[in-house]
Amino acid sequence: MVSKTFSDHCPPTTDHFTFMTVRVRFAPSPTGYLHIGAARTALFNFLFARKTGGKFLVRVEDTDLARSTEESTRSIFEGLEWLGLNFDEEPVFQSANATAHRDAALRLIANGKAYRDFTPKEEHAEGKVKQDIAERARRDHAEGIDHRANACRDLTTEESDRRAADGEPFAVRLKVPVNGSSHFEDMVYGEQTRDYSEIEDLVLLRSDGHPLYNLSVVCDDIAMNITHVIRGQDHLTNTHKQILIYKALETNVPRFAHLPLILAPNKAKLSKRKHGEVVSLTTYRDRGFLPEAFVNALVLFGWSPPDEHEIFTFDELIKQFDLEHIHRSNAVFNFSETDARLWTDQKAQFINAEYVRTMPFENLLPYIQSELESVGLWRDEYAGERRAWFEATVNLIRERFYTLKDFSGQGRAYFADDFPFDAAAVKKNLKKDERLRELLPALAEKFSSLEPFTHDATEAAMREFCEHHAVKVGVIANAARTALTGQAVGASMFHVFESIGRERAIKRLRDATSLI
RNA sequence: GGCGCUAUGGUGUAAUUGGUUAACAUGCAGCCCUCUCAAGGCUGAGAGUACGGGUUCGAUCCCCGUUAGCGCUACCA
Repeated sequence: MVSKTFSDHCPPTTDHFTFMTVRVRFAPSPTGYLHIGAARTALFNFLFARKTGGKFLVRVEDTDLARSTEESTRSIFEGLEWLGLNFDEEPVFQSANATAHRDAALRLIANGKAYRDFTPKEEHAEGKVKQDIAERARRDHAEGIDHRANACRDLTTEESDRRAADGEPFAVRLKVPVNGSSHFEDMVYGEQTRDYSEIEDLVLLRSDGHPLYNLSVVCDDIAMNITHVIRGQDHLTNTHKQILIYKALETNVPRFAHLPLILAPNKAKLSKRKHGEVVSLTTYRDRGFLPEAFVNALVLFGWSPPDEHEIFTFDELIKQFDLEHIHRSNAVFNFSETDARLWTDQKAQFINAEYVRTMPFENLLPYIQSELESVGLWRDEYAGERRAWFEATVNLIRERFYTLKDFSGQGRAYFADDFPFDAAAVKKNLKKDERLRELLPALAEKFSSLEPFTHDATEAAMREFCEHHAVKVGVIANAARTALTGQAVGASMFHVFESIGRERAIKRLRDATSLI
């Protein structure tokens, strides 16, 4: 009896896949940009593969012809590349396997595990599908109708074959056992049970011949030899249906690990329509996040390390990562749509800043280079004869930066002679004291003969200068900061002098008088 | 409506699986440092663990109920 084998299925801790090389996949559907939730799923799969010495694969689930776009596919691959999640084999495009999926469904009819359903397709109004389903379920329940009752299930083979041969359209449905229940051990959520009475005979093939999601996933996972399915928790209850298909196909069932979801601040599902660009991975790249930092931030949603360290390199992460410490409750991505400072999760911002200011210079250099290149400020000598200066300057300014964008924004005055003056800074530091009109050029004059032009030398010279003119060091330092960088805030002025250099410092001190 | 999953400061997460003044990070406030702003150091506010019942000498942890959120319930993925 088929139902008996189903009911008895309960995977032991060590199963068929335990001794095989781990093979996991990331299976996005290309219907938009790469969502941060999907990115995290990809990351967890990747980490698990690297951790276990297994393979990380990608399968593009492009079976929804209407919604899938090439542009989306491209952005998904770009996103994976940006994050550094390199896959091990050629990506699989699910649409290419439709024939195999259809054949599998037909095979199931042949051996009696599935049947043709000649009932005409139910049409659902656009956008009302969820409502329709809930309503139908409610109505059936109220009227005592068994939603599983389907006259076609018990059609004789002869009649079924005849009607099919006559050209009558049919969908293919899996025969779900009438009695018993489905069980599996989720690696995150633990023992899962679902009564077969809760599962309708699911459609494998549409009447137009197109295979449906559950069939396609299972077939492809079998074809790709997937050992562990790591995906969002929204598939937790679907898993029972998929296991039914595995059993019908008489293949081994992989292990499952479902991940908690990442929610919006109001605990609603994170969606582009409602939440905009915060959910798109490309936003983070475009706003100056370091992929290493974003990975670090992302991994903390739904997983936590055994110890309390939260900042780690990719290699440390691979070493530390495990399925055991994945959380079961959904996480909320904390941001505000009204406060620009809180445009995205604050902790993610902190982690990015932490990386910007502490990452080894050599690792950061390529990112800064491409940032400066994007605004036309990169010069090859920064990697050559002026490398020491460049490194010292970067180390000086990155201390108070949050993103890569700051190198071309706040940091512009270090790499360009044309830079904007912050109006508030000019008002506060330059216009405040009339004497600066004479003092700034005087300081420039003093600097012109100063040798060497270093942090210590400029400090000594300036302190002496201030004493001589009976003016507070702070007044001159702040005025100089605005004159040299256009800003009210920044690094210690003596370091700034040294970095900007004598020529540029003198010129900027003199030019600033026009602003006073 | 049915079924399933989840519930610890604002947010992300800990709590050796029943014994802690409920911990860490972020964010917030203050102080120190100081030429500004960060960083850093120090201090502080912020949860009695969704709510209500049990079990127990003792529950964040186990059980039941309620509530809320999420998911599934499709010839979507």
